Amino acid sequence: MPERRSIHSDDGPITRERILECALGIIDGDGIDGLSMRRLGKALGRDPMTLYRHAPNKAALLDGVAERVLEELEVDTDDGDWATQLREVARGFRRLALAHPQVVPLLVTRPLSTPLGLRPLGTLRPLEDILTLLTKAGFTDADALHVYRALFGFLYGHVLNELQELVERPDESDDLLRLGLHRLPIAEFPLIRGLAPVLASYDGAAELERGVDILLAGLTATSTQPDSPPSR
Amino acid sequence: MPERRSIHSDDGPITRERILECALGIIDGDGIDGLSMRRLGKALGRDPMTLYRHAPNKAALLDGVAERVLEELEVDTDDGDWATQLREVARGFRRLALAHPQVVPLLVTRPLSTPLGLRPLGTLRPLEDILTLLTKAGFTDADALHVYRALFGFLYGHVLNELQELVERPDESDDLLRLGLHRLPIAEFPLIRGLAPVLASYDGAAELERGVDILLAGLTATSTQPDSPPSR
DNA sequence: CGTCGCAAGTCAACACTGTAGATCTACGGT
DNA sequence: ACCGTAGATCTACAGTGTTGACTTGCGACG
Repeated sequence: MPERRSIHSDDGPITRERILECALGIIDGDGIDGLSMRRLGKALGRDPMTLYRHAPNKAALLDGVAERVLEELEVDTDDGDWATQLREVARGFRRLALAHPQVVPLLVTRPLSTPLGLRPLGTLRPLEDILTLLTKAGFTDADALHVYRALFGFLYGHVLNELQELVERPDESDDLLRLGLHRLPIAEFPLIRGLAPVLASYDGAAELERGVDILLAGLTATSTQPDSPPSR
Repeated sequence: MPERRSIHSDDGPITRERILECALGIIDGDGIDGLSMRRLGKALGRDPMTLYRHAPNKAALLDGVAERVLEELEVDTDDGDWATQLREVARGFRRLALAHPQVVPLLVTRPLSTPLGLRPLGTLRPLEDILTLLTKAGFTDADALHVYRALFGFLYGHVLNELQELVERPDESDDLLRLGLHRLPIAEFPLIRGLAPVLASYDGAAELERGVDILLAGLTATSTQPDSPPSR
């Protein structure tokens, strides 16, 4: 009748989920560089080497974190209105990126070194879901793929753009100083400096909606596809 | 009368340019992880510590490499036809990404941790150039910024998409095997597996043109802007 | 001439990284 | 009571970025 099985604060064997959860926490807090195996082990109250029971190496762990985050993106494949459904996906993706900004580099970067078939399955779920959504709505397989590419191409770009809009000194009242733009030579970058107030008042949500508008408008205008009720 | 001033193969003091050139070479060859200060030093025939005379740390070096690559993107700010000029920029950016695929993560990722005003100046040149191009064509400052954002958002996304299309076994004839798609459970990912041939015949250039078409069409359709001769 | 400063390069050391390999521990089955 | 096994832990290695002290060569100035 052991009062306490060991010094470890928590119960039972470590699960892969707990590991990823914890890793996500560290990354959210201190960025990707803040995550080391030793630190992750310490945070879990276990020896760092334990981690290698649940993942072949650190890269796989990072893939796991990206997968975990992407799994929060839900697609309702039964909604017949594909346009608004895509809109919803766009909003969901943005929400997710803002919730875990430090993970975004992982999200957009990891697939660059992994062929499609070898990616974590959770990573491919959104693709498959959107394909079923669109084919159900009458798209060709190939057209559905093109739409997916257009949408996620735009989403990647938008999210990267929006996350770049960070400020140097959030408490400063003058826009020039707040963005650090005063360092730019006036002669070479007059326009950027002049845009300080506009840059300072960036509205990511509105920008996303505008982008989706353009995208959907462009899609319904260029290719042959099933018409849908004007969304929004 | 020293026959040879030192063992070093090349002449004179190391310049920042030579360092970046060499670093770019290593990254192009072996990826970002392949670049270490020690290796870079060895490749230059100097002690690794020499590098710190020309850059405060490794991150700055990486920024420098990204800047160097982005400087190859030229914008003709005197061309009155803004639409075709944007098209040209898009093509240039794609060309550049394909020439240095390993640098792309740097390109899209580094700005996430650096406020606009503190970025390497070369990085801001394309922005300023495009702003002058568009304002010359009659756009508002603010509208020009929006167009820039839309364009580069799309470009980032497209390039990331295209670079993801790498194959596992290039010599394999069967598309399923070549992409590694045979590993996907048929029950869960029927559509993706069915798309193997389409995925295998991805045409990045065409996809880019289509995207730019959509973008320009959307832009001329939604916002108030100076009309331009239908491009292409 | 001597000496000072400066810039470039070198060297050794520190704290830390990912991970291979061997070892230890606890538990269930025979 | 024994073994096998799965999990956890320990040790060690090669390699990382970076600090701070040290050497070397050169031009300027008194």
